[in-house]
Order: sequence, then structure tokens, then C-alpha cells
Amino acid sequence: MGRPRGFDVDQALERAMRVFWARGYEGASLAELTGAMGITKTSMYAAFGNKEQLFRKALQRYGDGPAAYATRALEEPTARAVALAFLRGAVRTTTPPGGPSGCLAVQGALASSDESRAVHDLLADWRNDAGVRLEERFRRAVNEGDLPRDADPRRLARFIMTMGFGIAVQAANGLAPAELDEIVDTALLGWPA
Amino acid sequence: MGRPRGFDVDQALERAMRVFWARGYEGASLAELTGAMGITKTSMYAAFGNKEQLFRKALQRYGDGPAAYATRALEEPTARAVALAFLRGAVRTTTPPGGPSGCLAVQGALASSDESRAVHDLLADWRNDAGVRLEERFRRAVNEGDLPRDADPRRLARFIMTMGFGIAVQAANGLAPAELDEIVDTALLGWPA
DNA sequence: AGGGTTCTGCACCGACCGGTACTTAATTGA
DNA sequence: TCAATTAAGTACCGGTCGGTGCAGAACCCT
Repeated sequence: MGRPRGFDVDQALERAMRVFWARGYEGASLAELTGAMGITKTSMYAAFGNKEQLFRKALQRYGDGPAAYATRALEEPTARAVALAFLRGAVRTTTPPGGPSGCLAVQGALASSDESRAVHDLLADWRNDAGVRLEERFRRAVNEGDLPRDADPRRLARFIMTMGFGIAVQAANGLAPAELDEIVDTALLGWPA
Repeated sequence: MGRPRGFDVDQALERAMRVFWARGYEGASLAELTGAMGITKTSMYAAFGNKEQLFRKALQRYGDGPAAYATRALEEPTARAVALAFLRGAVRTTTPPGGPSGCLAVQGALASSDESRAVHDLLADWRNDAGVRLEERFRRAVNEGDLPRDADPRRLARFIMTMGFGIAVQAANGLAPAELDEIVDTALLGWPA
């Protein structure tokens, strides 16, 4: 009961996510955020709490949406296919035709002032979690005989994650998807048979 | 003539560079910058112009100092040695024992508000220039027969740059130098003979 | 119809942002 | 000794930051 909300929370969150994606956490002002969301600051505070909680929800949406490739890739049948799907997904997500370049989880708050340390750490954890899931998938691949018995799952996962982060920076540098795909191919040349 | 400067410009610039490195361009406030430099805002403006020009000079110092490994690596005798020296240098520079983690050129302004677009573009150019120099070095290696005739210098350079950027993010994530060196070794497994 | 509840829009908060005018201090050359 | 010149320190500028108090609007239930 009470007055119903005059805007679509999902759509507002989607737009906030894109602003954070393009500007970073600190670079995104409440004025620009709420302007893009089509609501006033008061409505934003009522619906999301504050700027930091809005970012947390935007990051969650990012993981369920644009960055869902990271989870989907884990379902590929072989470790090589997982790695390839992961990096191809990174390329596609960091170079959206009509959206911001790069990766929200990378450029959201790589460096920040002390006040934003909480968000900085949140993103570091987010990135590390993605690496751990990849590592577990590769460990399974070793157990299944899909990867050589002497392969180091943690090393491989960290390598792939490093490539993903690097691709995010290259995308922010303006490289095209086709050029990034070439880089991915080069990176996988040394992948264990 | 006139009253002599009461501080060491080089030392002040070094300290400013470290603040920018840790906080990013927008995250570094004039108060924190001048506090670390040990001077007042007035002195900073008289000596450096404004915040953006201070950053430009700090970036130049970064290239001549911590990031000089990128230029030194080009002098290695073989393409493989160049790539290895470049990435080992990236590891060492992005994990200084007493300094900020990561790479100033990466985390200085990956995402930013419109007002800082100039700095954002400056860093993108800086990163691209490093890639171009690497590419030219690899092209020379192909001509010298050091790399196979069918090797693509641009592709290889972009791959190494991507690894460097990724290492910078992993360093900001808290990985230790030894762990990053492992990643470098993994990355070079597929390097053309 | 009217109370209870929730949301919206406006105006406003103190704090901090990058940047500067002005006074005072320290130096050189005459 | 004293004007000319440059640096340093203080106090301040308008603007924007994230965040709120408050009044009115829009809904549900009785």
C-alpha cells in the first residue's frame, strides 16, 4: 500500500550500471546517475539506500547480465573450451556496440580515494571470486583427465584471468573486437594439450 | 633572482606521482597531493600550473622512472628476451615493496567523468605508444630472422601489452611478485620459436 | 470520504572540490 | 640600503559533492 513507484527499478538500475561502467564509482556523480536513471535523488535514496549500495546492486546486475559469460563459460565441456569461451565472452562484453568500453569490475575503482576503499575492495573480491571459480573448473578438468596431470589449475586460471583483465584495458583503449579476438588466439597458443 | 624555492621540485613531483598512482587522477585531491608534496596549493600552482599539468609531469616521471623497464626491455637481443624482460619489469614495477600497487598508466584514469577526458586520453595514448614501440621491436626481430617469417609483430606486441595490463590489475588485486612471475611463464609457453 | 502509508519534487545542508587574490618573506642587483 | 622580483602562507572564491527535511501527491483499506 501507499503511493506506487513511478519508475521501473530494473530499468533504473540498468542505467545506473552503465553510468558506473563508463565513469567508474567515484567518477559517477549522483547528478549524472539520477539523470540517467530518470529519477530524483530522493527517489534513488528511497529505493536503493545510498550511492555505495546502488553500486553494489549495479555490480550484481552486471554479474548476472553482461558478465554472465564468465559463469556460462564454466559449462563448456573441455578446459580449452572454457578458456576460449571465457575470453571470447570478455571480448564481446568489453566492446558493446552501443555501450561503455571495458569492464565495470576492472575500471569501476582500480584506484580510489580512501572513502571508496569499500568499493575498491568489493571489486577486488569480485574479480578474485571469478578467478577462483575458473580455478575450480580447471582442477576438475585435471581430475577428469581433460588437462594433463601436471597442469597447475591455479596458474592456468590466473593466466586466463590476467588475459581477461588485459582485454578489458585494451577495450578501453579502443581496440576492436576482431583485434581482441586475435589476441585471444595468440594467448591460447601455449595452452596445454 | 627573487626568493628561492623552498622545496625540491623533483622530490615533490615524485611524491605527487605516488599519490596519483595510488588514488588515480580524480581520486587524488589537491589537499592530499600538496600534503604529500609538503607544500601549499599556492606553491604547487606556481611550480606546476594546475592539477592536470602536475599529472602530466608525474606521468612523464613515471615513464622515466618506474616504467623505464618498458624501454630498457627493447634492448634485449631476442624477441623472446624482450617479451620476458618487459613482463618481468611489469611485475616488479606493479608490486613495489613500499609503494602503491598496480600501474599508474592503467589505474590513473581508466574510467572517468567528462572533465577528466583529457587525462583519460593522455593515458590511452601513453599505453598505445608503449605497444607501438614493442611492435616495432618485434618487426625488427622478424626482419632479423629472430622471429619466424610468418609471425605477426603487431599481434605479438598486443598480446604482450595485454599481459602487462592484466598483470597491473592482478597486482592491484594483491597478488605477490612470485605469483605474477608464474603467470608470465605461463603466458610465454606459446611464444613462437 | 477519510486516515494511513509510501513515493516524489523542491529546496537546502555542511563539506570539499580545484583554483586564486593578497599579503608577507626572502633573495639579487644597484 | 633599498627597489625589484619571486616564493610562501592565509584566507577566500563559486561550484559541486553526497545526502536530507519537508510538504504535497497518489495509492490501499476501512
